[in-house]
Amino acid sequence: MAVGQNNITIADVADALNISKTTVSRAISGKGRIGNETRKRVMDYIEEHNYVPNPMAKGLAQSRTYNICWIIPADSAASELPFFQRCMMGVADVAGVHNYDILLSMVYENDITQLERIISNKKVDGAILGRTLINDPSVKYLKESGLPFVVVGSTEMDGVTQIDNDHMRACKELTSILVMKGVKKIALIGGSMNHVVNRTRRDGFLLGLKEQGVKPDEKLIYLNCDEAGSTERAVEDALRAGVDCIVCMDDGICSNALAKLKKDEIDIPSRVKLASFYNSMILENNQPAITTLSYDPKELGSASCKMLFDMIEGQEVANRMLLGYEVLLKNSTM
Amino acid sequence: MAVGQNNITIADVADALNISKTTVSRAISGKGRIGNETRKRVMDYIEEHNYVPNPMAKGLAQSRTYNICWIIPADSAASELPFFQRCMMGVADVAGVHNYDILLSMVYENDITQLERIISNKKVDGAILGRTLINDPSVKYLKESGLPFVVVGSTEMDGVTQIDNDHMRACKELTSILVMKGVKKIALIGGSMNHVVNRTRRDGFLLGLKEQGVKPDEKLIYLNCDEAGSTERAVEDALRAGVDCIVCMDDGICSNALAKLKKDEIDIPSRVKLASFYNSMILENNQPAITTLSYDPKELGSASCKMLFDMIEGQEVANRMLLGYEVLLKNSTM
DNA sequence: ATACTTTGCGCAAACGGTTGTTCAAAAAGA
DNA sequence: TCTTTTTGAACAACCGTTTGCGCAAAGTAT
Repeated sequence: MAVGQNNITIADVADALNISKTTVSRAISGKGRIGNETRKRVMDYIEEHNYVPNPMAKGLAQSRTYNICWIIPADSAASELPFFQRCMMGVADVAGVHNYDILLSMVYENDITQLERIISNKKVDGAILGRTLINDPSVKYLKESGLPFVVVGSTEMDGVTQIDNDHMRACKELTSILVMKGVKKIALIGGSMNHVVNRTRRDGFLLGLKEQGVKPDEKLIYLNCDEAGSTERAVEDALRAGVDCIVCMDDGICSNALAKLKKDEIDIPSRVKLASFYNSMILENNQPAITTLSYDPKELGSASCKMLFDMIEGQEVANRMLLGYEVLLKNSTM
Repeated sequence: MAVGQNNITIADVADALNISKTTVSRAISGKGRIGNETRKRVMDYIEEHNYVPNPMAKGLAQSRTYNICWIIPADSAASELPFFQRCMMGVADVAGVHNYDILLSMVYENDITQLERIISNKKVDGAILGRTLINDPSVKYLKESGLPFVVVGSTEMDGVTQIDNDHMRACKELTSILVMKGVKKIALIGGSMNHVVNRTRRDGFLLGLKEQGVKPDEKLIYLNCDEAGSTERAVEDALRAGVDCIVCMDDGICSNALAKLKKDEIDIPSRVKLASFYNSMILENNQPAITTLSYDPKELGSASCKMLFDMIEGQEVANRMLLGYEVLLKNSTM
């Protein structure tokens, strides 16, 4: 018989073994008192006839769904970077161990209706938010919902369990290193300030300068470069101002900067050095190799998921957790 | 009160309005006979008190989950390409319209336990398989399960609803164009022959040659180049054999080929022309711009999801559907 | 031998919806 | 006016689990 149409229920098992549904249920769950021999009979039977409990009935009885919600941005820019997919793999691994499945929710920056439906429908026992915005409507909604959840990234809202790589420190360190290497005039090109991570990276950059006693030049900090062409304009402007180093906040921006530099035949690193705060495959094969920070999104995903399960099971969890990073110094800043 | 803890049930609604649960249920579902005025009272009440039916109870009663399964490869190479994320966005859009949610399943090439759990647990009403392998265990399992499903890609197993871009034709056309442009000796570098799409692309390539009356040189067809370094070796070998054009099956391979060519300072297109059978952001900013085929994964996702819903609702669907493509001729083959 | 505790199991009521059947009242037809 | 049909709504069973409570049988202590 087709596996998916296998409609044997707990009552069938009970009847076949001449015992009650209660006993079968207890044999499976391990809760309540039950004799060893009986348990074995039950287990053998369900193994052989591969009975699997109906999750709806189970969920209804226990008010549990055995699903968690993985929330990611629906805007297409986000879907170009492998970050969320890598991160999701970590989430999936851990969820699988707990016999949980992942329900997907795609949210737009100003439209979280899909998330609302999932939550108000009680289709999940907890949620992981893959990216945070300033004043994030998803975070607000999740908080009000009372559901256990953790955010990957940071948020200004308190009482929210957070996990992230230590972007602040990473960016500070890389910036600091660049200055120590002798860079004199440094520009930063960054993405939307509506994304918390971008603010953190900017702050890390500023801290790095401060650490080295360099006064930041506001004019050389180009933010919100998410529209087509804005990165190219920033590069042009920075070069005109005479910078000898450009730092990009992520690989999307870095890729655009690189294209502009190549087009104008500006040599890296002799004319200008180039570094990025995040690495993905986009830049992997570039000549020269690009100095960059490196993170492990999969680890981030699995760690966040572990925290979530701790919360679901009612344990105390740290309200903020920071993971490491690596600084990869390559030819682009030699 | 917190939204997620809103525990008002159909019985509460019924009591408040002094009617039966049956009537409330019918007012909401629209099934069965019910007076206009009563329906309005019910709708107003549930709107105001935002009652939302418990999906588990609903599912249990109707044997429906209001979830579909989106199955993607768990291997990390796949997660680097934005294809699956883009495709998933299309799926999510359509699913949302139907008030369905997406349950994620990540399968390894030889381990589909996670999928098995989801299906045997009856957690979904249907499934979409994002990629097919030769002799795909997921396809086999899905077929046996009796669950409605569609595969994105092709499969040799019959009786399976399939949808894909017309890779065969696309690759044939691009190859044909290249030959018409005067290319004399052409190499193909491709990925794993365990992936159906790669076989299709190879076949399209061969058809293109045939169309132009060119006899293919087996030695210049490098397949299964998925290990590190294999693409580079293929490039080297092809150049030594004197090719004047290299075609890559996807952007991952093309990116590697490009790196190798740059490293060896081989000029494109004067010494060798370069083209790819799939475009992603990886190559977007390259100088020179790369000739490539272009598809719309999001459209593929939404179309596949529409087919699935037709199947779930018991309608007849075509058992094979092919979507279009675009040929983007750029400087790398001028 | 008696009283008390433990063990193993079943009964029946949830959990929150849907749906086939029944039934009175209202509407339509004769 | 009387019969037939239509309409609106309720009853109760059901979907497949879990779980609090009760109870007899077996085990232990006195």
